[in-house]
This record gives sequence, structure tokens and C-alpha cells, in this order.
Amino acid sequence: MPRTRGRAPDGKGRADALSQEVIVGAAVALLDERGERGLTFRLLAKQLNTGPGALYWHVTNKDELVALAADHVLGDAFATAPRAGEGAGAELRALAIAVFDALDRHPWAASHVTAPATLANALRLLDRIGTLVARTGLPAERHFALSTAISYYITGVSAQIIAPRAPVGATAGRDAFLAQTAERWEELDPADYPFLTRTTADLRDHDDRDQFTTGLDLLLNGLNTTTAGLDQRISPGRTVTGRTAPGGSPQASHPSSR
Amino acid sequence: MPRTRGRAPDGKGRADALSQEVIVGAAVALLDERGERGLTFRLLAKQLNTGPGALYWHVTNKDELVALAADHVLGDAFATAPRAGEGAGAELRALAIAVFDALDRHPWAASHVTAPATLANALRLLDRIGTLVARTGLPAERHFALSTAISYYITGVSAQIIAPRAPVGATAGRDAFLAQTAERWEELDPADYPFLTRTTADLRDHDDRDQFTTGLDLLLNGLNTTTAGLDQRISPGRTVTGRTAPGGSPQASHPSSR
DNA sequence: ACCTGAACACCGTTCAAGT
DNA sequence: ACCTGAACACCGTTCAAGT
Repeated sequence: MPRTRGRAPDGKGRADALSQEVIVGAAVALLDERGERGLTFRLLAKQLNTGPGALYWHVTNKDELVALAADHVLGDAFATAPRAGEGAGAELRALAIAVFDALDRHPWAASHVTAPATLANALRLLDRIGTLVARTGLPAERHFALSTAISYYITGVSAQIIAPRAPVGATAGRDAFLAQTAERWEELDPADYPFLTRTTADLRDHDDRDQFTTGLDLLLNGLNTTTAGLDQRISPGRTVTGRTAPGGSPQASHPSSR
Repeated sequence: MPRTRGRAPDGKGRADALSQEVIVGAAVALLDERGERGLTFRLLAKQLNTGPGALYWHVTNKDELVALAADHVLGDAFATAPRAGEGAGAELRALAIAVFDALDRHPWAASHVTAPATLANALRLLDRIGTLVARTGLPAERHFALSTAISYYITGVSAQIIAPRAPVGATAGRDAFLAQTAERWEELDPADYPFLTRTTADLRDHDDRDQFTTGLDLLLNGLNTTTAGLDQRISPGRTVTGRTAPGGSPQASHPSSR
């Protein structure tokens, strides 16, 4: 079964000619089926009716191949995310969720989408985020920092949430894993872990996707407040220990605990 | 179950006896020196004066070993983060930055700190975050969601920022990489990438650590606003495309574009 | 209980040789 | 330009055998 993705039928190249796209497509399929460890140049070559060496003509090495595969599935997000003009904030939110969902369909992918963007769809994503951020009316000097922060959140937190599902092993799946982790938490000493030991119920029945949107909304909410907080960008960078300003100056940027 | 937890110094075990701690310590050193690919059971065994098989008595496999190593360096964060009572928000911020810095010292580690927490220091971190969140006075039902959101941000975004530095190759380092990426952005078509093409300067001279704190402050800022937005938790979960509520209900949670 | 080290079953990658 | 496939230089992991 030759896996020939559509080759423009212009020339007389063999119908099953190799190309980077064909290889990446087959890699995605293999990755979906057998996980990152299951992707092998030998196996991939066999499925494409060649030898392993042939693949190296189109792809530098396995790292690049996996990165290209991850970027490929990232592209799915643009199909679902609506361009409609509901306001920049709403579009940002929709785009972020579309990315999460796209990566969620291919658990191996999330951790291979890296920043700063160099591959096609990662570039497209960041540009779109930036364009939307620019539309919010926030000060232009902050566009880059805010856009990359959002971009980091989307891919970083997605990876964090989705990655534990990547190990192809546990067929029992997510629920069993969570239940098992919850059990571990229950056995901890409440004196050492006061929070975890009283929170096991939430762990058991939380929804991963809700988790993603919770933090996302926090972040987008913060965007609202941020216009006034321009000054905050100046001071905290250098404080190595992360201590707040020694003078106890007004820190509108931190949630007050009173 | 070969868990050689603390060896009581009663017997006359060889001074250089193997234990999980010794192995993890040596693994961290090797990881720091030669990166993830440089860590080999053969090499590690040689440095510990044994055969590779011996290691498997104390550690299930390489995945577990790397996870333990990552959790080990995560522990460094607790040394720097001050417990002082500057308010929950400030402490949260300090803790987050301490984690970033700890992971930044061991670029291979960030991507291996996974959620939900199962290893010692990851548990400790999440418990601490939860305890601090509980102190903010936010509604108790939201403590779990908010704490994990913060935790996801810290480890996920750290990984995202730090990971590109992990490849042991590029001795030229981060700056060269950024400059090179900036060049790529400059060559893009402004019609397709309006944002990126006008933002290359920011990419070139941004500071990674500032990037981390920018998003962090956004997130913590959002915490302030969130008390009023309790309702927002209910609706968005099910909307698959990520569209906002169809009725056009008041959406205090999104940045207004006006 | 813990360690040894040879052996198994793989890998990614290269490269001379072909078309 | 592109493909072939054998060969190189490794790996992680297992396991009978030792102490």
C-alpha cells in the first residue's frame, strides 16, 4: 500500500516519489500509532518502500523529522479557529483552544513545538497572536512581550497537560492514571502536604481542557489590567532572588493578599 | 521493588555502595556535562565503577532516571525561594522565579518535570503553590484549578523558554540562535507575516527571564480579577470550537478590544 | 539483597555504489 | 538529483551467574 500523498500530476515523476511532505505525513501516522519510540527510520522506510538512507535526502535527521511532524499537526488548529471578528480577546481565546485541541489529538506532538518559532505553522501562530494583540490597543512596546507570553502559555501548558498521556503504554488511560495519583496523594502526610491531601477529589475529576482554559483566562484577564502597569516591566528583571522591591513601593502587579 | 531508600549506617556497606541517590546524583552531573543523549547507562556505570546491570536494581529504566534527575534539580528552587511573609502573591512570584532559575541551570531538566506531580519535589512545589493560593482569600472551590494553572505555567513555560538551549551542540549559544531566527523573520513576506516582520528587533534583544516574568505577572494579575468572575468557569468548557457564549453575554473575562 | 558483564535486539546515521 | 542497502557505532535492557 503505497502511501503516496498527492503529487501534482504535471510531470512524469514516479507516482510514489519521495518528498518531505510525504515523509512527514507518514511519520505523523506512525507517531500517532506507535508513539515517538515507535517511529523508526527503518519502519518508516519500509512503509514508503525505500531504504532508510533515502529519507536522509529529504530530512536532516530524526529530530528534524519529529519537529516537522509536530509543526504539521499544529497546522490543524487554523482550520478550526474562526477568523470572525468577535473582538481580539475572543479570537485569541478561540485560537488558543484550537491549538490545544489540535495537539491533544496527537499527544506526542505538544512537547516538540518549540519557541521561538522557526517552522511554518509556529511562525503563522505567533504572527496571528501578535496581530490580535496589536488590535487590543495595548501599548506597542509591549506587543512582543505579551504575544510571546501568550504563545509560550499555549504551547508550554498544552505540552504539560498532554504529555503525560503520550507514553503509549498505559492503555488504561488518563483516568486510571489520575486515580492512581490521587491515591498517592491520599497517602501523604497532611502535616507535610496540607494542600494536596485535601485536594485529591479535585484531581480525580478535573477536566484537562478546563484546566487549560482556566489558566488561559487568567492570562487574558491579566491583559486587561496590564495597560496601567507599564512601569512594572522595569524593576523586577534584575532581582535575582525574586524578592519584591526592597522599598516596598506600590506593586500593582502582584495579587494583594492583605 | 528495589527501593534503596536511606541506608542505615549500621552495617559495613562499602563506602561507595550504590543507591538511588548516588545514581541520580551522578546522572545529574552527566546530564549537565553532556546532555540527555550523553547520559548512557554504560557511561554512568563506568563512572560509578559498576556494570550497567547494577543500575537497574535501583532504577526502573532511563525514563525514570531522567525524571528523578529532573525532580532533583527542581528541589534547588526551595533553597532560594524565601518563606518570608510578603503576602501570598509576592511569595508565589518569588517561588515561580526560583523554579525558573533552578531549571535554567540545568537546561535538560525543564521538559522532564511533568504534571500531575508524583515525584517528591514536584509534590512539594504544588503543595506550596496551593497553600499560597489558599491564603489569597479566593473561593475555596477554585483553589485546585488556580494552583494547577500556576503550576502548569511555571513548569510548562520554563520548559518552553529553556528547552531550545538544551541541544548541547550550538556552543555559539542563545544569542547566535536568536540572531539567526531574527534573520529568518526578516526574510518573511510582510504581507503574510505582518507582525513578525516588524518585531525582529524585539526578538534579538529580549531577555528570557523577563519573558517568563511577563507572563507570570499577567497570570497573577488575572488572579486579582478572578474573584468576581466565578461564573466564567461554567460555560466555556463545552464549547468545542472555543467560540464565546452564543448569547453574547457579558464577558468580563476577555480583554476588550474596543 | 545486591552486583557483574556478556548477550540480545535493536537504533540513528553514513556512504559507496547505483540510476 | 535521487535512491539503495549494507555497514558502523552505538544504544537500553535482560538475565544467568556470582557474592
